Amino acid sequence: MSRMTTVAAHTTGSRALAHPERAEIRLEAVLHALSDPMRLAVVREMAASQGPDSPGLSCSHFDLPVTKSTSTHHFRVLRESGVIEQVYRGTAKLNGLRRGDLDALFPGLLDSVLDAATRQADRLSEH
Amino acid sequence: MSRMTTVAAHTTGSRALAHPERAEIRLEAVLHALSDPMRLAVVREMAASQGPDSPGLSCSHFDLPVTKSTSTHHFRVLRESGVIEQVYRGTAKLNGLRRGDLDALFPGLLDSVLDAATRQADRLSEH
DNA sequence: ACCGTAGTACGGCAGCTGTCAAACTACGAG
DNA sequence: CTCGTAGTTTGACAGCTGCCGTACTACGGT
Repeated sequence: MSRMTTVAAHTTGSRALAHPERAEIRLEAVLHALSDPMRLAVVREMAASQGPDSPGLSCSHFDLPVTKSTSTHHFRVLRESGVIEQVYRGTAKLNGLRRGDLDALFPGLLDSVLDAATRQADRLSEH
Repeated sequence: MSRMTTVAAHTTGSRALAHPERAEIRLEAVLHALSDPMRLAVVREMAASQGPDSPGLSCSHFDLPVTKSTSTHHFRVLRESGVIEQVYRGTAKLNGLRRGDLDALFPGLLDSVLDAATRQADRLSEH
């Protein structure tokens, strides 16, 4: 019941990750995904490195203070909630915010959250 | 270690609930509070019954499909995260969104979330 | 074909979450 | 004062969360 990893998926060096369709994205799941400090930080960094209008995927590299398995876990939560998309490029992974989908479903939400996160970071750092 | 309920707090019919100061409100906690369907529904109803510019507290009554203890729990999460404020008026409780504080800390966030929730509700209902 | 590197899967664990039922406290009305 | 109603507290319980370590898979280079 667990010997199916090698079976399919060899589309010329691009394993496919399961992403929710735009219509399947749920606000509660998005908010939940963003409510973890680590994940919020990842999303902030992604937004910063991608600029305001996304070219889609960027190849940013994240150095999180957790083990690889924990990273995988957080990225999975972000992906399954519809906040980010991920594709493989060889041995690395390309990450990208799903700005288009999020802005279409929930206009202004992502920007508000990112702005709020920046404000809070500023507020807390000028202690 | 648990016989202190009757001790203090009898300020003329207004037990005081612990609320975070504005400066103590954390974005992550707010997002987490809003990421539960039940709590998001409560906040939506509160926002609707209070109108866009809040007169402070409104006396709305909520009929949640859970027991009283579960309600208490959800209202506590909302209060402790800084999303709502509560005061007693006799036997009932006055609830109110902390619009002022939230808008000051995270401009646009609450409105984006409320708007997103409305859009999602509309989208899901026209199935 | 063989390594090394990058990521995933699995199992485990402490802690938190949403829920309930039952016992309790607080206020208002009679 | 006594009762009923509104809300809180406590304890319980299943399920999820964040975290880790180990074992595994996949790709690229040599």
